[in-house]
Amino acid sequence: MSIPVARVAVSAAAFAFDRPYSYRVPPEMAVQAGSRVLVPFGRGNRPVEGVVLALAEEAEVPELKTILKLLDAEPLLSGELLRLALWMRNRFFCTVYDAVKAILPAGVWYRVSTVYRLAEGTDYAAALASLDSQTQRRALETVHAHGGAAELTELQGAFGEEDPAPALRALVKAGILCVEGAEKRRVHDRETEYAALAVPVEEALQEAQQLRRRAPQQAALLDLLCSIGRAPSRELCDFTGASRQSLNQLVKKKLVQKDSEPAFRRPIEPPEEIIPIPALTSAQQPAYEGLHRLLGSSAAALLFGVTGSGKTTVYLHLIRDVLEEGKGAILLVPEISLTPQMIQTFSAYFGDSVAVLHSRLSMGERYDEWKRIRAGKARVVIGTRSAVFAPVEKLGLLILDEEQEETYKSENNPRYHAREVAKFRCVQQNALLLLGSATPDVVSRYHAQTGRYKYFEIPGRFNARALPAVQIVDLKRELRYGNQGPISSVLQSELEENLRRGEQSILFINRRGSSKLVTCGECGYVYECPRCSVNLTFHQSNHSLQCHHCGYRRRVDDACPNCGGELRFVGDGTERVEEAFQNLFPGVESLRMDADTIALAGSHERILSRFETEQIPVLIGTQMVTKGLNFDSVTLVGVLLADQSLYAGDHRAGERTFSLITQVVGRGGRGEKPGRAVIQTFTPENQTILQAAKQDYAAFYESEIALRRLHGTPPFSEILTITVSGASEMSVLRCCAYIRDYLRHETQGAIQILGPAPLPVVRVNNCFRYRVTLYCPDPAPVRALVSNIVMYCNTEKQFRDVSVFADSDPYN
DNA sequence: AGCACGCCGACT
DNA sequence: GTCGGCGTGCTC
Repeated sequence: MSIPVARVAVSAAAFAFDRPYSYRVPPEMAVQAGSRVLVPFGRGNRPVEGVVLALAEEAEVPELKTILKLLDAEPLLSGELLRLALWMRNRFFCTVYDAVKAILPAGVWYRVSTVYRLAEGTDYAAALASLDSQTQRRALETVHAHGGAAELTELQGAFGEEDPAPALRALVKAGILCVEGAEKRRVHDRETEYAALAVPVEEALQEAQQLRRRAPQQAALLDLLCSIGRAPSRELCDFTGASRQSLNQLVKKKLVQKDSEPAFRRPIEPPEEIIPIPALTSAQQPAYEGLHRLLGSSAAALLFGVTGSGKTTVYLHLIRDVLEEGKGAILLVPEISLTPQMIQTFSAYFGDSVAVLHSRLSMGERYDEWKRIRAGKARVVIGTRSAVFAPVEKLGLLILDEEQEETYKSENNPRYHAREVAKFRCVQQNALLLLGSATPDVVSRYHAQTGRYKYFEIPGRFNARALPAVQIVDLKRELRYGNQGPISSVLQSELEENLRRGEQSILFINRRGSSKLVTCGECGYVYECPRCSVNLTFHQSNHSLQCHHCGYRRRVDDACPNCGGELRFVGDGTERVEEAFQNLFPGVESLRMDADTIALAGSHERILSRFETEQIPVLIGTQMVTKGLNFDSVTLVGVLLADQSLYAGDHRAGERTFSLITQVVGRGGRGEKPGRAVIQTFTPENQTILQAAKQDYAAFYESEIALRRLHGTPPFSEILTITVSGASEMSVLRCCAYIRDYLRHETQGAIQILGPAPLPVVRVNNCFRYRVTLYCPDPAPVRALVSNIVMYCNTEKQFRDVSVFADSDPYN
């Protein structure tokens, strides 16, 4: 005898036991694949969220449990996105639910809690009297005090230190209480209330006449409704000055009827007017035409074009084409804060059909943009990494702008790369995947060369300007001449020149962030994090010492805790450079962009706009200054330390250095005046730096791909890592060794296996982290092995004090 | 992860 | 003789 069952992926499953679980579907429940359900899970049958993967007929078995509740009347996930979640599990070593959580916006999630309720037919007084156990009576009393049903958290609160769970279990067993799952939505659907006349206009006008004396507000409302028909209640009241009560009176009199429509919280202002998209230049035309021919064919293409060559214009034309076909498009950008103008222009071109998705939106805005996309109201999606999951039903085009950017890789579970997800979706939906860049990922460029991707380029610079004049400064020589400061003599004289001409300059520090250490001037003591293997950094904003890895925070002592000596505050980035600048150019105004000043200004856009409007001579900053900056008057860019060795130990070192320097150098001289750049380095003969100075991507690619071939790094292999962490360094290393030996044995030396090696920061939050790295020329079979070993190590009791996860092509 | 079941030591 | 400690194994 077979019965209808649902195959469910549950939220409570860890990777080691993540598989579809079968649940009986209650007869009257309209369960569909892609809907979420509440199911009992585990020995304790605690209610957990699950998503229905498929419906099936299965043999009746006694162990089968039944779905408790259907959470979504309409499926939240389409078949395509459901398949994506399943694929992500294998590809990125996460649970199906981890994938589903990434795919859906946070606003749809429920807070699931366990509720204990007085069982049907239980007489409270009699039940209480029948109990001997003190704790059970207390639990029962608490449930009663909460109106006959209490959440587990409420009971735990009432019990304080003591655990109410055993008593509750006993009460359930005795049939006095029953357990239920309760769920609360984090974000609610918003609606706008509308009012309209419920009677013919003539009748309403007559009524208005009669009401004019006694109820002028109601009369005014009726008059307005007679002339405009249906309108949002709120606007009616605002416009006439009438109160809600007046409107309700009219509803009561059956003169007016109300209804409501879904409303959307919008993160962007709707555009004032739609403007036509700019025409293609003759340089852009061929690339556009080639790409246009690929639409509808599930191809992947790389579009190469230097900054300012007008890739965006090509995107716009392709998106328009896709919209005309009745399909939708997704445009991914590395960081939303760098592209506010881009969003503005897109919404000016495409109006309301533009939706924006990124992490800075409120949960409600994000959810509502997601709903607009799902309903087909918005068919152009612009967003960061997670927007790759936007529920565009008929996807025609998916663009990754600046596809080499690291922000496209998630470093948290699920550890996906937006490019890989995009590939999968495009194949599923016959959509064109377009990777755009001025400095493409070497792997992408290689695929373009071998024909796996189609290749297009936009020749030349948009405004046909000459490249900035670049000088490379040897810092070793500078040192020999006694200059230890961050600003070389060449850069100094160039700065002087710019100040004299009244033009702006940027000093760029090749680092991610910048921080300030606190150290003792006498004994050299440095504050360290007690839980991580890093130094604490000083934060001006709250005058405290903080750990960047675990968030540990403490105040600064008045004197060195070790020797009582005087403490010194050593800025190791922007601050030190600013100091040096101030010494060289006393009294000249400069603007610093780092964590501290951004916190002070509120956002980094504010600093940039100050730089522009107040024409401050010099901007000093890290990575952040390199992007989204388009200032015509910046004619000098200084790269203070361009050495590739800053990223040593990683096959991406060259790529990062090239991309960064190219971007920085490309900043200068985009306006009327020509630009100059000064690159300071200890390795002036380094090929990557020389190639970046010349903005010569082709040359960089040729030498880089030769190096990759030699080392067998991507694209000649795929890198998989297995990271082990735990409080005991011994156990972590033992587990790593086991994994390495297992994989060596299983692959019979077919792949290169490295490690265990410590992560750049080996200890975080008292956990040691080591990893084993695999270079896989043919990754598919290895993935299965990796998946296996991760599951094994997470279940095997000899490894119970460590946790293990795998990552495909990690960025750090 | 989270929960129940089970097998040992300290208590009424 | 029972309550509860944590070690062990399973999750439809």
